[in-house]
Amino acid sequence: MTTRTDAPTRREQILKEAARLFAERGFHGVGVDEIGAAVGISGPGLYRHFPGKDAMLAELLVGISERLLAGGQLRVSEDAACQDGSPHALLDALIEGHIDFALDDRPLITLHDRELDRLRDADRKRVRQLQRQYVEVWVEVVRELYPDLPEHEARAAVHAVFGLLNSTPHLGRPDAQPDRADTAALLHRLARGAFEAAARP
Amino acid sequence: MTTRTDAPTRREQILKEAARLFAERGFHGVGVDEIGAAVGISGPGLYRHFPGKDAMLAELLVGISERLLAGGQLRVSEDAACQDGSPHALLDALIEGHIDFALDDRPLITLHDRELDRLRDADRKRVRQLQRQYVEVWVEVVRELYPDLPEHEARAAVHAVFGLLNSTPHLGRPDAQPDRADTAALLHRLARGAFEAAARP
DNA sequence: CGCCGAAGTTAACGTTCGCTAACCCGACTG
DNA sequence: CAGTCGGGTTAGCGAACGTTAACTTCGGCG
Repeated sequence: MTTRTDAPTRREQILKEAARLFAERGFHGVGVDEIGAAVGISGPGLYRHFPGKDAMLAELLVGISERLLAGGQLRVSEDAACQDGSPHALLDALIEGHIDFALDDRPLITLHDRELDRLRDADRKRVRQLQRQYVEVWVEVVRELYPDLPEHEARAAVHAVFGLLNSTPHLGRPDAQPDRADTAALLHRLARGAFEAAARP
Repeated sequence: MTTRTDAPTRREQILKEAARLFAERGFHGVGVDEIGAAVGISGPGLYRHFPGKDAMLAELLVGISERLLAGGQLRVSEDAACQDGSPHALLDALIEGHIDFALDDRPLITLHDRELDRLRDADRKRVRQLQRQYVEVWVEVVRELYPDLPEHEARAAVHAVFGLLNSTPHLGRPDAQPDRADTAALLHRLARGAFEAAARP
């Protein structure tokens, strides 16, 4: 785990605020003036950092998808390298990683499946391909763990569990939440239980 | 079950097409001219049926929420009236009903948690209250079935299972789907498995 | 010191959007 | 047969939006 200590660049500030605003009110529901105001500059000043509003959304969505996929692939390779690597532990690691992401980057999770269609064709294809690969990582692990589960059911179950894990934005404001660890543990149990039930006849 | 045989009114046509378009491209991403074109009339003709674009979204969201809640309450009362009513069977009935809704009205499911913030204050409060009541119906049944599950965990689990069941829009185009009954059965198993796992330590 | 480029500003343009106004037409109905 | 009214049309208004242009400010550097 690498931790940043230096201050965020202006670009990063803008991306963070844009993500929050897009998640709250939708891509078309937010004006560039609002995004600018959120970082203390005004409207057109954003164009010193991004070629346009679309580019902000594109960078956000591509970034999310890349990070999710990279995280998943990393855990798979770690499991393969470990001598006692088991599909059971690996699925737990995937679930844990996805939960971390869902709890830490709620606005991005929201955008991820909500504003995809607002992208230019090239970017949308890119994001969709990354998402597909990420799903495939999960499907392979699930099928190794539950060999009797047909592939299309495994894929549907993975999508459904993503919906389950990504439900965190609906869980009330993050400050009023009981405890992050408790929430994570509950979500983990729910996801595991769902997969187990999928494999049962 | 009451089935309609008469032709849909123009109002209903408009609502159906508006739901589809809002779900595809977002509330702000669809113009009134497009909605009109989708039902064969042009733009401002819509104002003979609705006072404004907002009103269409409001009627859609309030309608969904009311139907979901009414369906849930109906199943609870049916279970109470039945002599062999059990919380086990009741939870299954709730799950089944929600799955029917998710599979039959995909665009509405999408709108339901995506465009809520685009409503006028009064309508948004109304929808939120209905949603809260619907969640509460589920929470009560879940807690009766799993008395050891703390209330806040039951509520979080219900939200998460909603996310799971509402994942159907991500399951590829409906025509390419294997079989509706199979999908429903799988989703049902996943939801049951999640609740069971929530109750396990 | 003089210059330059990064990072802002305000003004303004062209487009799009929701909505209203004014008009039209055809089906009932007294 | 005239009147009315539901349901549609087109034209156009005012506001908001994304973007560009022109100008300013300022820190770093030869």
